[in-house]
Amino acid sequence: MKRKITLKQIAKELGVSVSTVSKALSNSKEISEDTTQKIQAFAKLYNYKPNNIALSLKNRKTKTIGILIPEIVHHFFSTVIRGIERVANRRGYNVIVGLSNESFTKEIINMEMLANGSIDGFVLSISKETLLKQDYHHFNATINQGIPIVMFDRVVNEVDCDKVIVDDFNGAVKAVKKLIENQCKNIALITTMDYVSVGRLRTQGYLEAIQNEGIIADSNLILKIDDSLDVENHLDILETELAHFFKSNPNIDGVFAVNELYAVTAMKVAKKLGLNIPEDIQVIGFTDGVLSKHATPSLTTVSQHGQKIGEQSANLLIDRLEAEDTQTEQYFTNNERKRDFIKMVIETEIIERESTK
Amino acid sequence: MKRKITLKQIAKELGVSVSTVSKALSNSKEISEDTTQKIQAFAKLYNYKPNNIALSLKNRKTKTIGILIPEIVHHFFSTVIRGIERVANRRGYNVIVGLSNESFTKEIINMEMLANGSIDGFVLSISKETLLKQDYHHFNATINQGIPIVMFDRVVNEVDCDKVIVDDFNGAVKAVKKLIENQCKNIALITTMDYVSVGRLRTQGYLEAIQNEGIIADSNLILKIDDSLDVENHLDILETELAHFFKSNPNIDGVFAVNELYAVTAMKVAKKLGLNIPEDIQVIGFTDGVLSKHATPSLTTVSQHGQKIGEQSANLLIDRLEAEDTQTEQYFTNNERKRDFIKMVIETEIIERESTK
DNA sequence: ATAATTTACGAAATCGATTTCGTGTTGATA
DNA sequence: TATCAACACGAAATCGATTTCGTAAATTAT
Repeated sequence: MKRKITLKQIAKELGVSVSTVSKALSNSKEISEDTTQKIQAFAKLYNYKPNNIALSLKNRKTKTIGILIPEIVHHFFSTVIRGIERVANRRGYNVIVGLSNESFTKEIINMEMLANGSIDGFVLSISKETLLKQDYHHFNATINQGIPIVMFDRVVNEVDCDKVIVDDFNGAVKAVKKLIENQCKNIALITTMDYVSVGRLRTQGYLEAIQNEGIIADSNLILKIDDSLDVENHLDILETELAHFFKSNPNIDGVFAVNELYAVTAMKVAKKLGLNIPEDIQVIGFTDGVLSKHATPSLTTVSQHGQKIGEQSANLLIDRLEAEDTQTEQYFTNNERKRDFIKMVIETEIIERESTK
Repeated sequence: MKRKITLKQIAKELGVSVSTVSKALSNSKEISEDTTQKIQAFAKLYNYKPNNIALSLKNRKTKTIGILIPEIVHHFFSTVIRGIERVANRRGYNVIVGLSNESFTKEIINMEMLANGSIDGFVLSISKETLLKQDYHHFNATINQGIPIVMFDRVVNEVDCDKVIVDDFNGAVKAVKKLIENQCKNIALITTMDYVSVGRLRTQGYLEAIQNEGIIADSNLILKIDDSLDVENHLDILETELAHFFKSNPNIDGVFAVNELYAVTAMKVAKKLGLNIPEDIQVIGFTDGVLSKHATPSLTTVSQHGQKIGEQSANLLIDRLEAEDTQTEQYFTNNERKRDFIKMVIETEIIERESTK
């Protein structure tokens, strides 16, 4: 087993100083042609690569960005990660991921763990528990330490940072409008409790679209699911609630669900009740994941473009990181040249499939 | 904006030396009670946390493990990551992830990027292209540099390292046996091309189970899909092939598919052809993902326990990393105390749902 | 031939920690 | 009172790089 070779070892082998080796390898013209050649040849032979940790320490930057998300086994989040990784890699960065598991405490622990030098900045989406508690001090503390944050999807006004969100409101409006155009008269909404902002926005979009058509929203047509329990493991509860919902509202001819699981499950339940999709009930979901694509019938859905969200987030973060580089400490402290915080909105798109006419 | 405080700054503020501060913070009894108290109070006040990068450089270990996988938008892989992250976190490690995107080159680039000091070891699954080329020099090179690797799922005998695999062969046998017990007489296999070992093993399991029952395998009942093209985007091709397959083999009454997408799509196509599931055709898939759980009918499948695979992989890696610590360099070079490489097999489990009787 | 520049390199500081070793002061012992 | 150990702390090396500055030797200019 041969450990990686260091500058010092090269220097000793070749009988020169460490500084000479370093300069030769960076093609400094301070070093003679001869010496440079010799050193570079030797370095290539032994496959020398500078130690990243040493570089990080010296440069006071790690060239890695921290991703902090509530959950990784989730189509939307993994597409976002893919987007982040893509531009990060292209721009010479690595990504290190932490999972909060929707827990406030784990979110804090993860942030503190990474904020001690391991990363240059964060791309994150807030955990449900944090949103509930409305305690955002850890984000502000991190930013105050000079570590920039980009929030995506689940964002919050109380923190000053770049944000990338999907246009949940208009996505919902578009979806409901589509149902109305398709002659639905009684459109149901299947949503979550309100504390996660995205759910709230989608609900508002639904209401807006309904009211725009002069229809008065019927609260009986709104089903709120308590997603504080892990829904994946309470499928039967969900199905029971849905069955009850459909039975007590036999007039429903359209369904807008705030995520694809609710939409697909609604279709499943409706079919069991003898309803045909899209003939009797048309369904539109939110989030274009595997389920939407492969359900029977396949689901018309509002695509959030997760990968694009990830790409934009990473670009915003890296732009800011590299802007800081070029700024002198002077500019920096009085915020002169710092670009203002951006809230970037990624437009949604309706992917039409078999669950609508 | 206040940068994180360093030992040096604490030392200056308190009029002591850096070494004193360091020792006081680690409760060295070399330092008097008074001084220790004062320093610790000050450190707490300013929320001092040692800089990870500096520690990594000093200790020559980063306490982070590199994950290298072909694709992240994939249920199986994300459950594995979740498992890795879980034990990594518990044991004080971070994870940094790289995506090979099934590309040989990206795999190498990623490895080299991380192997220069950023990580202590790898947990990885080999890309398809690498498996095709059968070029594994980068893995061996990394291991030779003293960076241990744990491979999972897509592993290869040519590399000496710990491995965690699912029992693909027996999983397939179990599935097919189940179909046979359920009175299926003509069981079809829907599989991929053979170069990814897991596909091959599942195919072999199918053949084994069939032959054990004295049935002679009918090659007409085996459909091989070319998955070199991204299947997600060629759903229609897949469906056409499946429709043709079912039509030319009307005797099929059972289907075993090597992944859940094929299984679900097979169900979809069969239903379109007027066949009922499970009455006319029973279906079992491999990989217990969202699709299996939420398809209609829900899919009976062979669960691979991705999270467990991740947990075991991480444990194997960290065990080895920490074993190296305690060993003297002497032992180390002649391999005396090093534990042999382990190939750990995670048993599969059949999750029965609606697609079988 | 002397002064002024280049040229080509090395020494040392630095990034932020830990750790070994050395040393001045105090108190106990002979 | 001389000796010695214990105590409390600091200086310096180290991890692996980069970079500034200093300086002999070689070259050019005067």
